[in-house]
Amino acid sequence: MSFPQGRYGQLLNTLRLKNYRMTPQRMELLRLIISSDEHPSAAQLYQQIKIDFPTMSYSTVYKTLDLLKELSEVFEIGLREDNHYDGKRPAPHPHLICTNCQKIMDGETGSSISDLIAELERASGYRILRHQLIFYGLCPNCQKKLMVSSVVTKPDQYP
Amino acid sequence: MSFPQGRYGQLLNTLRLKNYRMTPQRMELLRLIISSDEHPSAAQLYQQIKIDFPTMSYSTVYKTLDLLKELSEVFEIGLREDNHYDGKRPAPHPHLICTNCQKIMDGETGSSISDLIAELERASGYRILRHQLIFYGLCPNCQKKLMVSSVVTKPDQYP
DNA sequence: CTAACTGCAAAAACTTTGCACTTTT
DNA sequence: AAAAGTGCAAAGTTTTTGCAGTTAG
Repeated sequence: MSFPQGRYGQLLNTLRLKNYRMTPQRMELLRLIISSDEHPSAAQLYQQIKIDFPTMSYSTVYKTLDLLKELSEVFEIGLREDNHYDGKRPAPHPHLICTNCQKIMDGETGSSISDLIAELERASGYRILRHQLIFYGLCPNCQKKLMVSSVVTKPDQYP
Repeated sequence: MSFPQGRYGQLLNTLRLKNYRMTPQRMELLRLIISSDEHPSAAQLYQQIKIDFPTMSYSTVYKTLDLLKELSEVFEIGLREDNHYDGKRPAPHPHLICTNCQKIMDGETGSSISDLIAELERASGYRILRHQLIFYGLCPNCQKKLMVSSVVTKPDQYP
């Protein structure tokens, strides 16, 4: 038995230990979701995997995502409009979404998040266990672009 | 022409000035959404309004909510599972959601939010314009309850 | 009176489910 | 061989849309 390095190898081991089967479709989804900075949506995963596995179905995409969510190996960025998934960092962290190009970026925070959580807990009496923080704005690229012209992008389509 | 006090009266005035019509259904939705601490969902609004206006339809609920969102008089708490609406405070602020009883509470924050936003902007280069912050945990009530027994609540049904 | 609003029914968008078939172990 | 996973098609859930009829201003 091997002990591969990197998140992909670790994840394979975890799944193997729990007796999940390593089908090609599943491995491809794993590979994509943990190696992509793009925070792909279900549709994007489906379309990407379909290139190499033409029989891939939405059922399998969603079932695999559910599995990974349950194992806390994937985090769902739950936008009403369009869900996206983050397989890189299982721990909750903020996401920045560009309202112009839809790019999703991971946010880096130091202590200000724990400060904020402590403040909220103190004021409300809630015991906070996890969070979903989404910040909307303009990415550096679009800030530049928008100084010149009004660029509008259209959202993806469901096939 | 009158200048009523309170958020309800102000909102009526705003709408009147923009030549929106004050239908009974619309006024009832307005009244509910700005006077309720419950952060109601579309379904909850629909059911509540249906009591006094039996012809009320989902179309009207959603059309009215869209109108209010556009005017920034209502904020959408966008959970994939179940959207809720906050008509009390138009400015973005954090929401605390109890994972046991689903109660949604407004979060109070001082400077830590601007600290957090400044930190994120600095690290990412994004220009942050608005945000949606959702914190999941246990409300004070459920913390007490759960010391005694395991209480489970079932989610609402769509009619 | 007429522009705006309502409400029905149908469509749309995304996700979930049931089940027969296939594949992994 | 058995258990698990796949994928089709159908159903589910919430939101959106088109349009004929109704109503506020």
